[in-house]
Amino acid sequence: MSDDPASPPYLPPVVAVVGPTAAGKTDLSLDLAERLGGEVVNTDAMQVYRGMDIGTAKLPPEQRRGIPHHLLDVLDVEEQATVAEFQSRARTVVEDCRARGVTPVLVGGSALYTRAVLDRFEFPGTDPALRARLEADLAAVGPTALHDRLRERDPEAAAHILPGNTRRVVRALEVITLTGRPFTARLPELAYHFTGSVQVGVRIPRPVLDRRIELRVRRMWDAGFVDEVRRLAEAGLREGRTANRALGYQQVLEHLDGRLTEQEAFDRTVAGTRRFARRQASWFDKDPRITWVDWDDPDRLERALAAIRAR
RNA sequence: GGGCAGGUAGCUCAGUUGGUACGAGCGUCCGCCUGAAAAGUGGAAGGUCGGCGGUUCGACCCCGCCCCUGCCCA
Repeated sequence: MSDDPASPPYLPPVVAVVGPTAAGKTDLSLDLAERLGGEVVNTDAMQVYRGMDIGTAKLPPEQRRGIPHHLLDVLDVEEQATVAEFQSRARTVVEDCRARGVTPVLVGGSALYTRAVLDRFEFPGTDPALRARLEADLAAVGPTALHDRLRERDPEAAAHILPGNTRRVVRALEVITLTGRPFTARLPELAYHFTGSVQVGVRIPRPVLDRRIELRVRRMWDAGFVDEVRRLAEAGLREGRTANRALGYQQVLEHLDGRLTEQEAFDRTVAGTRRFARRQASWFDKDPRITWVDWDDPDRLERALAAIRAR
C-alpha cells in the first residue's frame, strides 16, 4: 500500500493453501485470513455440495471465526460439478474480493480445481449431446476403435492418451469436433492467471498423514457419517456422476446397497483416502512455486505470511 | 491325546496329477492427468511355495518327522 495518490490502487495478493487432505490446511487458512483480513474461498471439489458436510470435513459455520467462506454449498447433490464452471465462479469471487481490498485465501485439496483458478488454464466448450453420442460410440465399438479414431483425427493427442483411458479419449474427440482444432493433451505451463498469487503448501510426513487419515475417517463415522449418506441418498445422491463418487460417500452407498459391510466401507474409505493423498502429492510436489511449511511448525503462520509478503 | 482342513508375494487366495512360480485382487512404489478430478488411467518392485530329512537326474508339488493356524472328537 502507498499514500502516493499517483500509484495504482492497492491490489491484495491471491493466496492459496494447498497440500494433501488432513494435513491441516483449514486451520492455516483461517489463521491467514484472520491476519490478512481476508476471506476464504473453497477450492475443494466436493465441499461445493450442500449436505455433504461430515464426509468432506467441511468446517462448520460456527468454527469459521466469522470469516466469510465462499463456494461452499453451492450445488445440490444430484447436480454435476465441472471444473470449467468452478473456474469461472471462483475467479469471479477472487476478483470481487480484491476489488473490495480483501485478500482471497483459497483452500482445498483438489489440485485441478486450484490450478484451474490460479493458472492460465482454458477449457474449450462442451456439448452434452455430442458427448452422449461419443459415449454411445464407445459402448458400441470399444475403447481401441475409439482411440484409433482419435489417432486419425489428432495423432498428437492420441500419442499422449492411453486407449484404456476412455474418459479422456471421449473428451478429446469432443473438443476436436467442437472446436475443429487439435486437443491439447498436456497440462499448461505453470503460469499464474492473477498477478500477486502465492501458494503455501502444508507438508506432512506420510506415516503421520496416514495415521491422521484413519483417525479422521473414524471421527466421521462417529459423527454420524453413515446417516448423512443415507439422508443424501434419499435426496438424490445416487443420481449424477460427481457427488456420489466422493470418497466415503461412494463406499457408504455401496454399504447401504448391501454390497459392502460397514467395516469394509470404512476400510476402503481409509485406503482410498490414503491413495488420494498420494495423488494430491503428485500434483503439488512438482510445483516449484509452492512455499512449504511443516504441518507442526509452531511458526508456520509466520513463515506463510513471510512468503506472502515476499511475493 | 486322536482326526480333518490348511500353511505359496506385505494381506486374501489361485496354481502345477514332479521339470527353472503364467499367478490374481488388494496394498506399496513410480508416472500420466484441460468441462466426472475425493474422478479416470499406465507401469514397476515384491515369493528360500512353514521347517528339517528322504525318494528322484530333478520336488513347491511324493514320503517321514516336526512346527504353526482353524475346526472336530476325546
